Amino acid sequence: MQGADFGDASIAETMAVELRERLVESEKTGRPLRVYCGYDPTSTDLHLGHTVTMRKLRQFQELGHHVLFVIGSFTAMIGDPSDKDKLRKQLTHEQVMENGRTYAEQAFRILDPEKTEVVYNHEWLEKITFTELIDLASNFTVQQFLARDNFHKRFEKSEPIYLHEFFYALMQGYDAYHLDADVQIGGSDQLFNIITAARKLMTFLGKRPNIGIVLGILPGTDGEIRMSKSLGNHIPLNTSAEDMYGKVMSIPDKAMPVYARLATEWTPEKLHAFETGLSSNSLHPRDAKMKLAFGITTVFYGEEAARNAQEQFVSTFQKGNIPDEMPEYQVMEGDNLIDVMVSQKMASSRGEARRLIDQQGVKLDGEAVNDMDTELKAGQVLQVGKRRFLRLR
RNA sequence: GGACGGUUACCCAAGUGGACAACGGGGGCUGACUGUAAAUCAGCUGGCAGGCGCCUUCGGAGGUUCGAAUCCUUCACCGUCCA
Repeated sequence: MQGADFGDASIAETMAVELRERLVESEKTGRPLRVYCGYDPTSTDLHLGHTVTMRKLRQFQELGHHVLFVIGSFTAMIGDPSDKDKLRKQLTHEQVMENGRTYAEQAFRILDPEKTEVVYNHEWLEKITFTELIDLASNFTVQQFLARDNFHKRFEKSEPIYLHEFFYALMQGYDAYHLDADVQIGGSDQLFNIITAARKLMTFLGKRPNIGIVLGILPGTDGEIRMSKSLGNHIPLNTSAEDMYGKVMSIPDKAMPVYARLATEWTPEKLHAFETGLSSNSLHPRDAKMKLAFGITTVFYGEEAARNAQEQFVSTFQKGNIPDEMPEYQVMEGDNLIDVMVSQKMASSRGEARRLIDQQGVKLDGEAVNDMDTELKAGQVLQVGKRRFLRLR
């Protein structure tokens, strides 16, 4: 179980034993396991962080098991307890459904559509009555919830913990019950929901508890905080191979091992070689990161595109050449530099455009621009900062 | 329901009538150095304009004042304690 992170050896052991048993049973009876992972469709884009669990799902698919891709159409509207952003606006059902649709679409770049059942949890969760809810809730004590690290810290700091946050875990547990899940996959922040809440609820409701596979959390491009679109440290799936390669190259060195473990499809041997290479300094960190970027890009775009992305990268950033492909802009009569920078989103305001020029951050054909009124000519390449390029036609 | 404290820019946070577009830190951006890494150094970080100017912004709405983030009224939200 590469990348698994239970944070507790005894849980890991229990889960490993149970999983083995159930796999054996599945083999004997010919009944594929039902493997569940849920995603809350709070935005339109999936990113690399989401793919950690998806690739685990795919491994199960490859072994012939049945994957349940759960769109948290109900839970997303309630809000994730780990998200402290109070200002997050409530999503409408329509938004959630639309986001969910694009999630599923992007997920099929990893999962086999034939072997994936996409389900929406509002279909059963919104029907639960207050009576049922109380019945479910009576299985848990407040202390159990407060023992959870996430709540414990907030309690200690006197930060608010809302009642509905407790229900989030119950909802997730109910999903597992409703779907007859054999296995549930999630990030380590889901440990409580998967292991404590879901197992207890399933037992209470007369089903066999699901087995949890808890994976590590992929940090964002800052190397510190979990990857998330709202933090702007994400590597989106809907992007080019070049961009993905480049973004991986921008992560801090220290994040390389986690990325290798969670985002590549390397064999354990290759992974081990990578890690020892890094720790023994026999592998140059830059070369290591290039391998990593290549490996990750390959997962989504294939080897050929990854190789091209790598060549582009070397040419542009290591040799300082101008990339082959970039957005283009048709120069019009009377266009001035600042207007074009703003209209082409290379600067967020005219003031910023001026600032960038002042700071020697704007180049035309590789030459820093000093005059705000520099004339633009077709055929030139406009560069802002290190990585924003625009070809003028 | 009561008492007290709080709400400042992307985040934390200073400011308690004029020199405040608002100290400081974080983050972000640009440049130098590099490996699109880290660390370090320098600059920038509301908008428009670009030689001292204008406009919008300190929870919302009103008010006092020549002048308010700062004072008053009121509303909303948050926190701590009491019931």
